[in-house]
Amino acid sequence: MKKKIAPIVHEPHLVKDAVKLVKSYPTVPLTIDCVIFGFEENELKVLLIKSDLEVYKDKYSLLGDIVKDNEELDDAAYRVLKERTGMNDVFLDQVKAFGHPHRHPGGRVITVAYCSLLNINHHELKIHDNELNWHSVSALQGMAFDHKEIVDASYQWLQKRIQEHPLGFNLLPEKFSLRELQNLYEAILGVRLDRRNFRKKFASMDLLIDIDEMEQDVPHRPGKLYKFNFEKYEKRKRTWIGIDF
Amino acid sequence: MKKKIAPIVHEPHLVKDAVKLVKSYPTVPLTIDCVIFGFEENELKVLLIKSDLEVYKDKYSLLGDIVKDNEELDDAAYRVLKERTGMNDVFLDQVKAFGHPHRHPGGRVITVAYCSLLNINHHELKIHDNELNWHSVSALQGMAFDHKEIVDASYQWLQKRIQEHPLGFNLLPEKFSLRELQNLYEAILGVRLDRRNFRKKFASMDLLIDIDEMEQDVPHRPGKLYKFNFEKYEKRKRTWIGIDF
DNA sequence: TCATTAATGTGTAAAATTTACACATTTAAT
DNA sequence: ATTAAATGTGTAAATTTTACACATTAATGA
Repeated sequence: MKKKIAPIVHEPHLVKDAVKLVKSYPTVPLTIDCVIFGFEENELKVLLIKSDLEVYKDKYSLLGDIVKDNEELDDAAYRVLKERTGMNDVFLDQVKAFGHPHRHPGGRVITVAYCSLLNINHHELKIHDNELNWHSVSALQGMAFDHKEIVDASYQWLQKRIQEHPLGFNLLPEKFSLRELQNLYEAILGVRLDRRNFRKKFASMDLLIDIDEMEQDVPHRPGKLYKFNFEKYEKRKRTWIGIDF
Repeated sequence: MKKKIAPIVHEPHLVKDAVKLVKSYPTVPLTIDCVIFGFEENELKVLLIKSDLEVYKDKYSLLGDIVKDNEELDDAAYRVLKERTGMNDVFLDQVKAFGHPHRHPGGRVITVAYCSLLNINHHELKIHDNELNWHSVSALQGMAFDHKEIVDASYQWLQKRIQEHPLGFNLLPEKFSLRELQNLYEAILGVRLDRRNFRKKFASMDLLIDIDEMEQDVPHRPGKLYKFNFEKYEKRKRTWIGIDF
């Protein structure tokens, strides 16, 4: 009968008390910041507020807040969005975490940036303090913290994303003309697009619902109005490849 | 002479002491987790370690650590990478922040996931405790925390990214054959690619340096070896459009 | 009401890109 | 010397993308 020889192993040191372990970790304040984009007068806009920090007096700031205990990051962003715009069912997606140790003058604060897209006309700004207002993305200046950097990153994120998924519809009213849609893409991508090719592209996607209505009160021949088929897109999302302009 | 009438304004309440403000914020433990990908035996692998938490006994965990005071998020990820693999100059990019309140059994811990790409043969695993080892991405199971979710998100991120930028080279040895390169892309994207078209695509990118050497010790006709022209790519990066397979 | 203005709506040909596909060649192994 | 297993290479067809012009429509204002 053969004797078993115990193999030499490093017996791993197992941590029994996970709670104690986590309590030993250093902690940092955590916030979210919403880069809320809107589209108005053929320009991409972002919703900003005057900073309430004296060191950033008269500088503009993103809408953000601390993440509460036991609150999901996404939920925190959604909460801020709703508090500020009163809107539900808004497009929201995480962009990036920003954690430079000195990004906040009050000490280290980590923030997770979210990109949100909404139709400017659909919402009513809930709080009119601190000059909550829309600003052209193309001419931002005087921003507090690293918020310019965050907006830039979010804008780039959007430019890329909008070429892969038809996110643009979130920025438009329910009913829109193809011209409005094209203006939107041109504004966001910063390019001019050929009208016929643009229409062809969207026609081939087959995600527009012809509602058989025309534009009203335009000083020229009115265009047809469409709705975006969100339902159909949701179904196809899993196999979606891209748009590309 | 007209009297100026003072407009009614909400005099904003300015916070003078930013430090005090931040001190009033709730704080959470913050970690980074590295999803370190490698390529071996025509498979995409990820570097994992056995969890040292008893509740996750025999489960696998990503390589992570707390973010130190005054440490950049990127630096923390890079530090872990270096500690574990001994490697410098490794591709590293942030993927996403994960913050589910119950993702860690010891209490709330936020983690920022990083994706790293390296050449398995170039590094030596520094710490051989806890079964630090490479695992096939296609057959992961038994993972601690939400690390499966993090790996999945990082893998999807990689699949997308590798079609836009030639990141794959980070996973290969300095000298490689076109067959190896194709195997890499096929493994990551999970598709079969046409050899001639694949070569044409890379030839047209003009980023491969023909070093005029042949494969050694292969049991068949040896292929030519190439280097990736990182320098040229870096220069072109700003205007880079995409690859697409 | 008529002319003007400023847009909408529409198709096709050329160019560019992507795809599909087969055979001679080279080396190692037997 | 033969076999096995891979490399290396070009072209034609299909698809996609691009460039481009004119008739139509409604509002406006003379």
